[in-house]
Order: sequence, then C-alpha cells, then structure tokens
Amino acid sequence: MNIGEASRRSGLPAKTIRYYEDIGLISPDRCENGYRDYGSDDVHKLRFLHRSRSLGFSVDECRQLLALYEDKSRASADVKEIATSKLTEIDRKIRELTELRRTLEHLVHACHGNDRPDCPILEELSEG
Amino acid sequence: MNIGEASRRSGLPAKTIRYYEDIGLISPDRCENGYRDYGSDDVHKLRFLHRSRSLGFSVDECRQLLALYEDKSRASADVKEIATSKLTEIDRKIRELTELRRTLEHLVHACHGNDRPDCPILEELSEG
DNA sequence: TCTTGACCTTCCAGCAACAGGAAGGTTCAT
DNA sequence: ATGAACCTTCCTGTTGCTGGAAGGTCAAGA
Repeated sequence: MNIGEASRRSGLPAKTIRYYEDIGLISPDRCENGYRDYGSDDVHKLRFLHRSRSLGFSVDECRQLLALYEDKSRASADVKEIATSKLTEIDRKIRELTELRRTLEHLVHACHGNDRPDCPILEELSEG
Repeated sequence: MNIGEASRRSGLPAKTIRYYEDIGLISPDRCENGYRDYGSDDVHKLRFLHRSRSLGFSVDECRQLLALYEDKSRASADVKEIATSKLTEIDRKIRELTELRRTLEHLVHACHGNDRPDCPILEELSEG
C-alpha cells in the first residue's frame, strides 16, 4: 500500500512516516514508480511507534523497544527497565509542573488584574 | 561588568545571555575592546528572564512580560492574562502526564520483568 | 619580557521531532 | 485532455539553547 494508506491505518502523518524511514526506524519496499510500498507488518510497526511515542517514549527509546519487540529471545526485564525509568521521569515532570503551578497560581491570585499598573506578578518576577 | 560577572549575578550561562541579545531581549553597551558591558539594570532584566523562564514562560512570553514590566502605564490585567493562560496550559500538561503515568504504571505492574520474552508492555504497544 | 591562563569575541553546527512548502512525477476519473 | 489527488526529493524553519573552533585581550607570575 502507498504511504497515504499506511498513514490512515497507523494514525501517523505521512511526513512523520518518511521521517521515521530517514532515521532508520522502518524500511518499506519500493514500487517500480518509486512509491513506497508498505506491508501489514510495516503498518504494525508504525502503530507500535505511534503508541509508544504517545506514551512519552523518545524516538530513541522507541527504537530500543522496537528492537526488543522483534527480538524473540528478549528478556521482559529489559523492557520493564525502560518503562520503569520512563515512569520515574514522568513522575519528576509532574512534580516540577505541580510546583510551578502552585507558584503561578499564587501569583495570579495576588494580582488584581485591573487597569492599574501595580502587579505582584511582575514584582515577583523581578525580585525572585 | 563583563559577561562572566553578569552570568554569575543573574544565574544564566554566558551563552544564554549572548543568545538573548541575539534575539533582541537585551542590548548591553560595549567597551572599547569589544567586550559587552552590563549595568545593574541589565542584570536585573536577566534575572527577570531567568525567573520567568523557569516558571515555564516561553521566550516570547518573556518578551511580552519584559515589555509590560518596562511599561509604567501597563494594566495589570494584561500580565494576569498571560499568567492565567500559562496556568491553564500547565494544568493540561499535568493532566496528560498523569494519564500517561497511569497507563504506564499499569503496564509496568503487569510485566514480570524476568528473563523470559513474554511482555505485556510490548503486547500493549503493538495492539493499543 | 615572556608566557600562561582566564577571560572575551564571532561564527558555525547540532540537538528533538518533526512541519511546511516548492518543484516536479504519477495515476485515475471524467 | 485535463484536473484532482496522489506521490517523490530537497530545503528551510521551529524552540531554546549548547558546544566547539579560531582568535583577540588582559592581568599576574617567573
């Protein structure tokens, strides 16, 4: 199938699919006219990539996961380790954002938000 | 003062300070030898930038905030609006990450993490 | 005086992970 | 035959810096 169909079936934009080929994540066949030709296994991989990207794995982690996925003698511990470290990272991000949120909300609350120039937000930013 | 001192006082790397000049956020004087020459008001701005960046504002938002900061006839409502929309954005990010976290934790829990190839994480990624 | 080391300068490249668009070839339906 | 809807490659731009190369400047020590 052509890239458009692969895009529809995988949920990834054609641009992204070509990019994934550029960086060596997939390598579809080519038709005589030069068009890329995707098989159902390719689509399967693309969906795998789509899903793992949307779960927050970096492209490089996706590469590792994909390699493990195709390695029938893999140890599930290897996969679990990647996922666990990603979980830790997500936890950290959530903590940081929550802290940010608190500070910001405090500032927003303190600001009158009227047409006068007094602004605790700017004051805090300039002093903090 | 030289850029090194400005860096120490503002907490921003010298590279970043030059970059901020490149994109027009600050414009220090120059000495005869070509070195940048920062005054205390420059350092003040740099600290403002440092703080607002670390609060999650984009460089472009920082530019707006800085302009408001220097505009003595500003309305605090303008600042509050920027901060409020940033707050909304942070909330959205937190929600997304929390959802991600839940899915990922579920997967990590389901995986035995041993030396066998059976792996619910990969299964989910390939089907989801 | 020479030299060493810590500064400073500009410019160029690269990171992630694509997105947008130009210029052109192909296929299919009308 | 023509137009729409595909497809191709190549180049640029995004965000916010960071690293490095090649070179100028300055102050202190031998």
